Amino acid sequence: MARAIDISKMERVRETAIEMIVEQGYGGASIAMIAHKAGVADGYLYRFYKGKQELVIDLLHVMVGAIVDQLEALLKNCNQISDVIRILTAGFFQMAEQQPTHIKFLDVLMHDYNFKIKEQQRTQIFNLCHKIKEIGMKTGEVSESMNEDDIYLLGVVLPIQFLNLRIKTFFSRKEWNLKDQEHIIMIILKSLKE
Amino acid sequence: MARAIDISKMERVRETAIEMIVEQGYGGASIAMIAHKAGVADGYLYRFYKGKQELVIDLLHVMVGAIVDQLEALLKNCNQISDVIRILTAGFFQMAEQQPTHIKFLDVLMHDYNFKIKEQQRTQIFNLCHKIKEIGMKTGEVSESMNEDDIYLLGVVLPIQFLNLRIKTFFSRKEWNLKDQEHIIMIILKSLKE
DNA sequence: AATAAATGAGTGACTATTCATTCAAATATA
DNA sequence: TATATTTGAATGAATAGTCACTCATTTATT
Repeated sequence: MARAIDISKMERVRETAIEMIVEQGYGGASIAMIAHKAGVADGYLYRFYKGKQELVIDLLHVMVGAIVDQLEALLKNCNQISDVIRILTAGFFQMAEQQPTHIKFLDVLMHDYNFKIKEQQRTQIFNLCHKIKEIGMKTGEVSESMNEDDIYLLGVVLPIQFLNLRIKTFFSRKEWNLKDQEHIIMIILKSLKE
Repeated sequence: MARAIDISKMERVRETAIEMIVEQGYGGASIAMIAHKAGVADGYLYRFYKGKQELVIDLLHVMVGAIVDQLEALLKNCNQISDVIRILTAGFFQMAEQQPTHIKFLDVLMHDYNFKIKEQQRTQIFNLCHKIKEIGMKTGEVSESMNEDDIYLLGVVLPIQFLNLRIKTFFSRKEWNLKDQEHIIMIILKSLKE
């Protein structure tokens, strides 16, 4: 055998790509910039991905996949929606604290009209929302009037948007705490019941 | 005097820029593409703006300004928050129907970390949210626990996000109607009271 | 020595921006 | 009214730089 692959290298590229895309946008973050910042040769990326777009799609896929997997596991044995929302929201708040760049990345790419999530992952998310509705209607926690996309809007988009407003310090506040988290959870749960 | 200015020309450029930025993102939409699509020379834009960035900042400024002005007028003589939320939300729904590209543009640039709204406009929005809180607390429509950014999140971000989910057909649904509008308004008003 | 990981100079296409040039229209003169 | 002059709106070729991507070469490891 020859030289072993340095697994830390590509991970450095991936993390740097996330940072640069948040800072400069997809179009603004160039391969050369990313490679240079990650301390890697210009062409290195092409040993693992066909190109820039494939890299970013994969980054998004992995990040969303982690959340979806967690949610699927939660819903396997659960008979109360409030717990699911609580854990999901807490997950976003934790992500914002430990990896703010990642939640920014989600925010940026979710609103880029070039980057649709992979179809298979979208139906997976739809099914999760559907299951939440089913369970919630039994327990009286989710109103019949709530569609799957209302549940997605309230359960996923709303907390991510809240955190990004704070991270951007859109208005004076930059920080957030457990009280904010409880507040958002309460809003979501109350809204779902409506 | 010489040849008269063709006012339709720059308007064509502005509208095309909005379209291209929604389609390709800020970095992806090039001046040459925009000019070509608008049927205008490459360098035409530079007679009116210093560059690409200045154009886009102005586009955003004008679009947000229109909404802010309307809201300010509404709040001048009003003693019920529910009416304000109702009219504001209806405005977003109307925008989505008549100029879907514009609400997409708002969605795209609101989540671009390179494009912050002008400071003066942000404080204007903050003051509006603050006034909504004040009036709402008197009438019992807004809970004390609601900050200005909560009000912005629920009153502005939420309806825009809802409409963009539908426009993108994130889940099967592509259309929306008055019932959806009432539904969103109800969610907002109920949440504010919490 | 054999092998594959990693490099980075090189590619052509595209980028934002500039500015000398063009020419339609408004004005001044006869 | 007819013609010459002036104006500045609009153009698009030119510039210097950056882009994503390729591949012959170098380097490190077994």
